[in-house]
Amino acid sequence: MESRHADRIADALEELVFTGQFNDGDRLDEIRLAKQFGVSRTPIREALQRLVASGIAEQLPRRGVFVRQPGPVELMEMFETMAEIEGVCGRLAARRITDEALAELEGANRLCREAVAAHDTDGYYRENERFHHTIYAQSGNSYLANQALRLHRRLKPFRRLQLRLRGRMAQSMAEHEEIVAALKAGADDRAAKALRKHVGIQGEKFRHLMTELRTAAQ
Amino acid sequence: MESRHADRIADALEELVFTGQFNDGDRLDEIRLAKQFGVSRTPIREALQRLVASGIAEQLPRRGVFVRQPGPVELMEMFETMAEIEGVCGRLAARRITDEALAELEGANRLCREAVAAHDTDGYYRENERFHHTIYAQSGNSYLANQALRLHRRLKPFRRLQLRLRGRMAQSMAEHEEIVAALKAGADDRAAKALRKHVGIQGEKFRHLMTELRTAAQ
DNA sequence: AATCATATTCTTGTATACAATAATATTGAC
DNA sequence: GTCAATATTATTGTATACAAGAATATGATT
Repeated sequence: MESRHADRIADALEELVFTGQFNDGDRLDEIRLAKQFGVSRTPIREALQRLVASGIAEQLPRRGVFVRQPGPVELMEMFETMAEIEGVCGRLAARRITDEALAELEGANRLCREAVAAHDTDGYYRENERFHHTIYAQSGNSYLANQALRLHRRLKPFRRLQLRLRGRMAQSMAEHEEIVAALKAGADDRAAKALRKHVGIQGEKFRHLMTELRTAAQ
Repeated sequence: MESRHADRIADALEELVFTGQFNDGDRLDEIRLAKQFGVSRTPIREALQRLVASGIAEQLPRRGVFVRQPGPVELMEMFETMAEIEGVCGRLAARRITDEALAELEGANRLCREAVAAHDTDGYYRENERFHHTIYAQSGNSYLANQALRLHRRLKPFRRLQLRLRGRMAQSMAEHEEIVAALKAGADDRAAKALRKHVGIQGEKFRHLMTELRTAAQ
């Protein structure tokens, strides 16, 4: 448990924004939130500061704090950045990965396949996450790994949508195999390319989903 | 001018940390800083929150906020990450760069050369910065460009040291030429490689400098 | 003298009070 | 009825007050 109310509230607010409880441009009213969380404005303000710092909200001086949901363009930019950063992690990991980590990747892939067979999306999601996080860590660069983790976490709610597309999980698995093969071979450019493509497809699928929703709304 | 004291103080503290006025592990005493800046603890606390969020300081609950200067290992990790991210920007920029931006890069390079000839390190530094920032922007991905800018800014005080090495500026110029050539040709992998190498060398030079200082201290 | 338990002081985290500015409502002129 | 100027209200930003926990000092015991 967290010792400071401000942290707990920041996490809660972050979750609320990520799960779409707030719309873009909504004002985060200090007094209302204070009542809602049963605290004074002080910890609320600290929490809001944290949201602003992480780009989830925007602060207009003397006007207030407003949630900032990424639009379609920014989302695609974030997916593209994720693809490139994962590619970088792959490149470095190909040169530095340990045998234990390779075994872990293969283990995660095996559990992923089982989850696909069992239609266990949560299980698939969990092991897929382990797969990617392992590659970040194996970049041997903890600063880079942290940046990758941050963005991965930020994109989490959007990635989930895209994974539900028919046939996507099976296709994704094949890409995972290629990634492991490249890492095993120590082929850095190949690993980078495979990861860029893998995550790039996620972005493509997501864009497809967005345009579909858009036309459906008309 | 900034309307909130907290922002002004955060900028000031950031500058103090970046210029080495604080050592790693130093506690940022709220009361002392409040007296120093002539304000109450409230804006100081907000400023400290900002430092913590940007990774310049660390917060231990109920213990205080402590400055976190990157050690040699983390610095090398940051340089490596910068090299890879610039490579990514280069790859994307090669596919998207405008003629105007290419002209601007060549202009920056010309001014750089003149600055080298005139031993004008500040001028060189300014144009070098413009060169890199232009490439970030030309990635056509403002999210990525922002991430690149953040890290570039964080590494600024350390990059400056390395640029003073004899012959480094001339070598750096040659690398800039190759980067522009690759971008002009629209060769994405070549541009990525050139930028990775260019910034990678900065890291190498910096490490060299660190070990030199280390042995000199003994 | 060294060590553990207790008491004291100091600092953080939160609540409240106040000042300054922005948003809103009210009034008056046309 | 519409617009502008002023008055009112509401909200942010800062200062201060207070509560809880951590660090330090004090003292008792061996």
